[in-house]
Amino acid sequence: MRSPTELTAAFRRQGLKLTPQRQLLFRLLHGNTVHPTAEVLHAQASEVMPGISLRTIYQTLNDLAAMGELQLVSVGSGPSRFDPNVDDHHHAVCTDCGDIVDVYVHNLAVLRIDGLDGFQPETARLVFSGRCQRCAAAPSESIPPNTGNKEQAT
Amino acid sequence: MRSPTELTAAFRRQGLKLTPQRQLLFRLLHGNTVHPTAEVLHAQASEVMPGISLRTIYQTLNDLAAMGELQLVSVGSGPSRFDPNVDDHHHAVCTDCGDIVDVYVHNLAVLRIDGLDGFQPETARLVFSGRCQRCAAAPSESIPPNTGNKEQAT
DNA sequence: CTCGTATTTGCATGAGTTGTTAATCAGCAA
DNA sequence: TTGCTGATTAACAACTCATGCAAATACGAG
Repeated sequence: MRSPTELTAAFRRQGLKLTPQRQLLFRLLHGNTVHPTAEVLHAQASEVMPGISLRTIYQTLNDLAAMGELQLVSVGSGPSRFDPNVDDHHHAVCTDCGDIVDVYVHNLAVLRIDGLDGFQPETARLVFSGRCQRCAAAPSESIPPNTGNKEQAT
Repeated sequence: MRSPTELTAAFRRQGLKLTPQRQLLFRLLHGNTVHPTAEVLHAQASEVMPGISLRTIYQTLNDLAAMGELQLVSVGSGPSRFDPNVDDHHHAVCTDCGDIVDVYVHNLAVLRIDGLDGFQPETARLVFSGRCQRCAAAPSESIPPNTGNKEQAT
């Protein structure tokens, strides 16, 4: 995702209006690596701008996704998560705490695949499951699940 | 997934009861390669056993999944789909008709991955998107989306 | 500043799935 | 075969996540 400033210009160029709600979301998302849910972003936005509607969060997230500034990440069940990193990358999901990290795969094309049988793949999404560094170190189950909230155990 | 007969024995061994509803689902699922949704299975089951509850379908599917006889396949949005193929395999989803086919990847371990940074992956799910053979041949958009229903265009 | 239009809000609705409970039924023993 | 007991079913409510809608509001061009 581009910077709040660049997005401001991009929105204007598209004839979209620049509301404080949108600008706040630009800031909350820029450089965000925790793959937050709409709910989490709403909670964070509400701290700064009480009364902001969850509906507006969804709307803006969808707008950004439609503009290619955001990637929707769905890992099994649970709410969609949003990734401002739109590089060609994949994800690893911690089965303990739910954290998602971006991973980069350099040689996907080398895979030997059977069963495509005429199917012409255009994109590939790879999701790893396992334990993140923090949870692998911890005894077990000691860290509650997480949906992209920024306040981590301190 | 094992055969209806084997599942019958397995269920009894676990102290689970053998109802006609379950046996019907065993039969509907065995060898099923279309990755049906619960709704689709309910529709098919209803033809044979009118009045069967969608709740029962979900319950039995979850039981089978918990026993490792069934794999839940979630490809982005939409309802969960169920795969009686529990081999180590992956999926390709047609962006036109929604069909899902099983694919086998032989050398996943050869991938060069960056960013794991302490994350210890245990499983990997790979989902290809593209057009299936039928849709790639067809003009375009001429085949309506499909969620695992068995009656295909003839 | 004023106006037109996009946007925000709040609520209702929708899809998909699970919780609850009374009635029913399979499995088992006598 | 009969009766017991606990699992299962069916029906309905509830729940989560997300979108549709209409009225009120606010952006931003002029």
